[in-house]
Amino acid sequence: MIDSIDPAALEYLFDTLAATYGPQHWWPHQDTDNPRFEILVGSVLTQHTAWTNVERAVATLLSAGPLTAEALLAYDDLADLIRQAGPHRIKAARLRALCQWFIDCGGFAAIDQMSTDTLCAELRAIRGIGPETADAIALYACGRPRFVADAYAFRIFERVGWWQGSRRYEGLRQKIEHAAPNRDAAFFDELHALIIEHAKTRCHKQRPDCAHCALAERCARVGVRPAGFEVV
DNA sequence: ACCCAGGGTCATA
DNA sequence: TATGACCATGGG
Repeated sequence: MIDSIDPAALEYLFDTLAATYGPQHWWPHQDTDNPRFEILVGSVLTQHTAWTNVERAVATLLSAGPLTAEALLAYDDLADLIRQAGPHRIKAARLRALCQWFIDCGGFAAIDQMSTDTLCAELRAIRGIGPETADAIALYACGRPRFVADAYAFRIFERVGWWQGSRRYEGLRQKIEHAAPNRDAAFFDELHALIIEHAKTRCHKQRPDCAHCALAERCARVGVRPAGFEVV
């Protein structure tokens, strides 16, 4: 039982999941002309939405025209173009705010000059961009070493018994990053992708497949598993 | 007929 | 600080 997340624990987690699932090739994108900007768009569209629906919405956007901040701002029916991505009216407003910020601050040329903390603070100041979306953009569109503390991460770290208490975003993010002092963006990239893959394939919300879990060896859940979760 | 999905905002207490 | 309602489409 590991009661705190130290570098050794995090390395175990990463190595075990990497050996189990292999390279994840994130962040997936469709647009070969503007892949970095597609990540900004995808980061907003994927909020509380299945990725397959995000792919449909991005495909619709690509069929309508180039995927640029200027083009998205020019649509008067932007919400209709992203209908397949869940709450489309809200997301259309969020995308517009993001596009306006992107243009005003000077695009990637200017963004790439910002410190990571400044970049994330600016992103969070945008209506509809919270801490997780900001970190996803910082990591996957800008190559910054940030841990994306999403709902899957909380679920897994809570289940194995390495995290307890409040689900405050900054709490888990800083805990993980303190346990990875010398890691680069490539590490956090793969770590986040592996966590999602593990949550989807084994550590389900309602009925986790503990019998085939690569982390069972160091999981606090094993041995105190409630009825219905017995190892076969 | 539910529950969930690569969240965030706002109103309550 | 911490819940709950809301957004809204598509898959299991």
